Amino acid sequence: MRRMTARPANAHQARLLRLLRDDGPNSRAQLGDRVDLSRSKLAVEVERLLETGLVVADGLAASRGGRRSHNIRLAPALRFLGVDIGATSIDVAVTNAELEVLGHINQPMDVREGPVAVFEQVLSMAAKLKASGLAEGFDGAGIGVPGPVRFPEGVPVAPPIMPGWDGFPVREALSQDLGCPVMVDNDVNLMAMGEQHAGVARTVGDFLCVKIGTGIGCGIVVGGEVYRGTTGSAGDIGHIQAVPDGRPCACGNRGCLEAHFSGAALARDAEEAARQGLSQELAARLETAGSLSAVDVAAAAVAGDATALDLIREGGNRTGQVIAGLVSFFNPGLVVIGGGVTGLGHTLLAAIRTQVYRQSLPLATGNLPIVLGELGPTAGVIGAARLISDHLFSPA
Amino acid sequence: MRRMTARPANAHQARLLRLLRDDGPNSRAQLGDRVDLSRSKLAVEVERLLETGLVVADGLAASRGGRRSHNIRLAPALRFLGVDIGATSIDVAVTNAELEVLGHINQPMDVREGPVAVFEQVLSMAAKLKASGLAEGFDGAGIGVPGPVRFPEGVPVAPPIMPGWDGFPVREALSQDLGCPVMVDNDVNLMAMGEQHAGVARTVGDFLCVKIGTGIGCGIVVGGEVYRGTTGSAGDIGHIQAVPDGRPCACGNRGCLEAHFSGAALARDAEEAARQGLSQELAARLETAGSLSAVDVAAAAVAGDATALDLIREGGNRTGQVIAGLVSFFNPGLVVIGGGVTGLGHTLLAAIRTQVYRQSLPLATGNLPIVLGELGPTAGVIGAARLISDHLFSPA
DNA sequence: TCTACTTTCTCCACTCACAGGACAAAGAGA
DNA sequence: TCTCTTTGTCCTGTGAGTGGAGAAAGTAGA
Repeated sequence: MRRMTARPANAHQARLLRLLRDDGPNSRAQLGDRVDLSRSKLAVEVERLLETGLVVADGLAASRGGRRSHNIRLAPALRFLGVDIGATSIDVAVTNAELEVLGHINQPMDVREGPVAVFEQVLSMAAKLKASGLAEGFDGAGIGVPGPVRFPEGVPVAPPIMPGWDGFPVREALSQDLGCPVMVDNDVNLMAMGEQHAGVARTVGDFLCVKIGTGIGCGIVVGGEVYRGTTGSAGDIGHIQAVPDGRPCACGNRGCLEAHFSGAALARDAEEAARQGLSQELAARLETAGSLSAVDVAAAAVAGDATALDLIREGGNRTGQVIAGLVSFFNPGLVVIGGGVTGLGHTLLAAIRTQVYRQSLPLATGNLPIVLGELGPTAGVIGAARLISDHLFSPA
Repeated sequence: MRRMTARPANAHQARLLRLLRDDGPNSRAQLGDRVDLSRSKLAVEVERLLETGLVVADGLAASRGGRRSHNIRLAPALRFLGVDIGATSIDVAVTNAELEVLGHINQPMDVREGPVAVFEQVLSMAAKLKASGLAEGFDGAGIGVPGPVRFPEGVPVAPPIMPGWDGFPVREALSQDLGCPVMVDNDVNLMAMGEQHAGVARTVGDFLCVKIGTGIGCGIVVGGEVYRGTTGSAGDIGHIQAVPDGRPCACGNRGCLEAHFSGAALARDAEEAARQGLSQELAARLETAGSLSAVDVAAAAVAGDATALDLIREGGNRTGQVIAGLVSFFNPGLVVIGGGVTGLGHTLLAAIRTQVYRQSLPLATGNLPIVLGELGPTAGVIGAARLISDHLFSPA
């Protein structure tokens, strides 16, 4: 099957495509109410979109007291690929043009294996999704990588946890292999876009999205748009100093937030506590599994283990202190907490909230919700699909 | 004389007005090169602007090898009033339409006297500038106040250092008294706009402007636009925790940056050092003046006083640590340091730079200039004039 | 079943913004 | 005086877009 070749010819068409993506199928009349165009002009643009095949008119909607309207929807055969490359695993999903996830698979993988090995696996995962009949091909793909990206070119730059990726032309290479347009961004930014599109941040213009996984990062959304900074490293909060003269960090400094709290730090602390005999619960899990992860700590906490709860609380306090500073500075309308350690749940959230509400000024926190992400691991892949669809649904 | 009544009728006219403001007088041909309009269309819009009196054609420019061009410039009688209300003094300036400062006066005043007393003084200062023949009236005024502002309404909200100002309708009241349009903003944002318009930040899209005066604040510019946050308190970095369990702050917390370094904190520390006999230099000044200010510390530092230098260095270190965090988070293209303590000069700047370059990641700091503001006390008033001109030079 | 009223969609004529070229005005240089 | 350049003006063609008339297709009540 031939994939999407056309692009919207003007801003009106782009606007209509995004409207159909975000609000689903609609009649011409309803579209007209939203885009501030005369019905005649709108009809012309819809007609052109129908000609290109980007949208289809399928059937009539129920009458609302008059002539029944034609349902206009995005071409049902359109498929986007959303790829979220984490430090230790890969998520790949197919979506339709409305960014609904049709299929989603996750496989363990260490980014440090390098781009070649990683993309080999990504391609095989994409092939698996195709083979299952969810897609005959992809019209575009969004890729998230766990490090800073030179966004326009889609190339990782100086990624600390991704040796071997520096300067690798991700966008170009994948675009060739997949045979479709590709956009690349930081995984944290994609999580923010995902929560904005389909999660807790749907109605908020300015918000922060803190992702605590193997590392810690923060997606920044200003006026509905992801802010990436001058060199693409905005939101890199893992190396903000959280503890003066604290633990040594891989970056060469001491006391970085990431050194004191993150998936990796938590696992290490838990193992140490287990070895020191501070927690039978954790010790038992260490015995069984040979090593511990954030998931084990979460399970121990649910079981009521005091040491696990303490570790989570302390980490939450550290994180909360840093977030409190960011809240004072940025004055967001919402703070979303997500990433692998979301499993730590309410204990973590409570610690963060306590610190932020105590340390930031009332004017900034008065009406500030601090919540867990709603989408879990699908936030990243939905954000990835949204990234490429934003690109494709913009004037050529 | 009748003041400016007309406003640009469309986006083209607004664009042209801003171009004439920022780049000075220009011929039609040169304007045409910059605005991507055909010469015919441009001629029409210029003609309309001439009719409204917003711009004038005065004389012919020198030939560049062909027919001489008409000089198009903003109406020379246009006058903007820039007002910068600080914690302890007021700056008022008149500018022409190109935002060149024609007259500038400064008078001491304590904001805590309340809005009525303050604006009485502002009006008398404005009258003095008028009386000196610099203006026959004002076409617009920009006002900066040292606290958060609900921007669209021009009303201060919950200002910590301005009791009595909460909810006072600054914009409305001054607009009546001055008989011209008024816009109100945080003084820090205006400083950022000033440095952006005529200072060190002319070519930078994303930057931070840290103002260290009686308090500490930070102007945030994203894509050339001031970012104000959800409730208008963005950039309020004075109450970020700089020292765990540090000094008590007026806000009720401990260890706030502002409690450890700001004009007020520095003066207090210097007085204490003088009383403890740690510095003869400072003691002598305290003896003479009865109290110390940041200016005294600066003078002592210039004289080589070790205690004064230590105070500045330590304050710079604290500030630098906080800025380092903001740099990691925001990844700006430039950091401007300004405000009253700019007099502390290179010692302060060196301490801040050391901390930032040491603590932030190379990708964010690699190409990051950290510099002192170029405009000193005029940054605020120029920013204020720019605020109102941006408002007036936008489609009605 | 007929009539009155809605809603949706299409068609057409008119307006307006704008581009682009022809041309006039005004100067420089040979 | 002639040619070339630059600036500014005028005029016409084109395409975008509006707004209204009216056809198409429905509901609800008599």
